[in-house]
Amino acid sequence: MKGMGLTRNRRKREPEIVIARDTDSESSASEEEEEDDYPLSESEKEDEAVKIELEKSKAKGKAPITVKLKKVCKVCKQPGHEAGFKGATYIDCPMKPCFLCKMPGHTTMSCSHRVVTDHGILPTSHRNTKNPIDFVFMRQLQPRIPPIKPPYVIPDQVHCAVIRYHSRRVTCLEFHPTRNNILLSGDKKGQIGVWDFAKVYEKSVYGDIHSVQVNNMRFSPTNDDMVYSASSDGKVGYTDLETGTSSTLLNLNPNGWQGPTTWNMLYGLDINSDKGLVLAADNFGLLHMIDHRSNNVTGEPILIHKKGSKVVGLDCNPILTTSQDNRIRVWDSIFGDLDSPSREIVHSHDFNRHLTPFKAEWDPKDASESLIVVGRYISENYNGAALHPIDFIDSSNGQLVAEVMDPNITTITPVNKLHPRDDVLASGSSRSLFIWRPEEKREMVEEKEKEKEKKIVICYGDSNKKGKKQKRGSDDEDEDDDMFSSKGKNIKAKAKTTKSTRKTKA
DNA sequence: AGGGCATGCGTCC
DNA sequence: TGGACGCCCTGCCC
Repeated sequence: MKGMGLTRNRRKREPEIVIARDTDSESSASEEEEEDDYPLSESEKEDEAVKIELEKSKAKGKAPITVKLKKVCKVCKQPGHEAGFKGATYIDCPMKPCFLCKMPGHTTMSCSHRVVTDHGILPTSHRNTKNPIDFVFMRQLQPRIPPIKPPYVIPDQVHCAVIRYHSRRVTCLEFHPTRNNILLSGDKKGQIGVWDFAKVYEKSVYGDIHSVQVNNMRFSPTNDDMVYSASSDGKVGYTDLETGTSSTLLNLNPNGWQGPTTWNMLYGLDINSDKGLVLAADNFGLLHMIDHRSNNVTGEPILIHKKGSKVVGLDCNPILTTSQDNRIRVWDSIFGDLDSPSREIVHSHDFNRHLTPFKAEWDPKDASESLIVVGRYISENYNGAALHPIDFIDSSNGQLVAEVMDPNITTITPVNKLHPRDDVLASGSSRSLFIWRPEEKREMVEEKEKEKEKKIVICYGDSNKKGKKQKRGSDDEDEDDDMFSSKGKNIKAKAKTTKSTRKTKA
């Protein structure tokens, strides 16, 4: 074939599209192997980004038309190199600062923070900075904090999942305060899901609570069936999970949409039981308070942030922040001042407009306040698959304790929550929810239940339209996704899923 | 099966 | 100070 002949001796980074004319000419092949040496001048770079060449023999009206596409880097638009996936490994653009630590002079590939089992830690420059030992020691002075860190138990095996449960991506998760198997999930559309992951098929999604994304949810301290939710629609909702009926306790946009400069959004939400307050923070830096007994707004909003700036998260406990500059910061509310963090950990959790923002979370079971769970943005090549693990980090030294992933979860998992009592991790990835357990525990549970077939139960959500759902369902029977269908394929699902990897730091 | 699109935020002028 | 612009590893729908 002529086209092959033409391209064979060409520089690899310059692919050609050869449109073969309906002719038999062989004459031009040898004439193709000259010109185009790097580096090109600036103007040449531009001119040659796409170059269409007609062969000399075109005059005869028979030759192929050769369209040469000069490859340029999709990041910096310069020729000579390319950024993007090579297989499952992403090659950075060398013209940009490191994608991970944001410092110039190297790429992510060679970044010292990239070392898989040691993401590295940067002490902040503030005088308050302690070395890790000091930090742990200081923490130990606090009597309620046990002096010895418990061994970490990492839930690293997918136990069950609901796939495409929500109709939009998951934005927040919350475990029920007393019923161990109930997980709440909020989504981009403003809906709240209630899922009993012990009976995987028991799930419901309430749709009329918020009009846009749910940012945070908290259970009422006095009534387990009631949940507070803060949303970008500027409302605090109060929902009865048994019935799905909801009331609005606070509405910051009583006059509706007046443009983006006035629209209020509520992000952070937490409950201060001591003071009996529900606290919600908005995109203009104000903290709003609701008396949780009367459910009435109390007091005037307080400015807690730079005026006009968004408060993204709110926690009454040590304030842990997940920033868009790829740093997790630990703020020592006991010994440190709040002007600068006491720990800073470089970790890949870049902001991306299409993703729910990453949020690092403490393990609520770890009273020493060391274990952090956070999803990773950047992918790693795991046996040829580009996967985005969920990282467990020891905040006292910045070390990666474990990275958890499953070959079937190829999407990024920005939302993660550890169970307050059990060794269970819940994650929200795109529209799906996953429950992870440690392998040992899973085996125990399984032995007890003597259900050999149902190692992992995964089912579909109800959010798709009927037609779509059926179509999807049939796709899934044929394709790689078939671990996601719940009946008859569980053995295969198990075989695949037990390939899950965990790397644990000694 | 790949093109297109949704749509937040920092930056720059 | 505000509007326009553009974005490095998306996800999924058509």
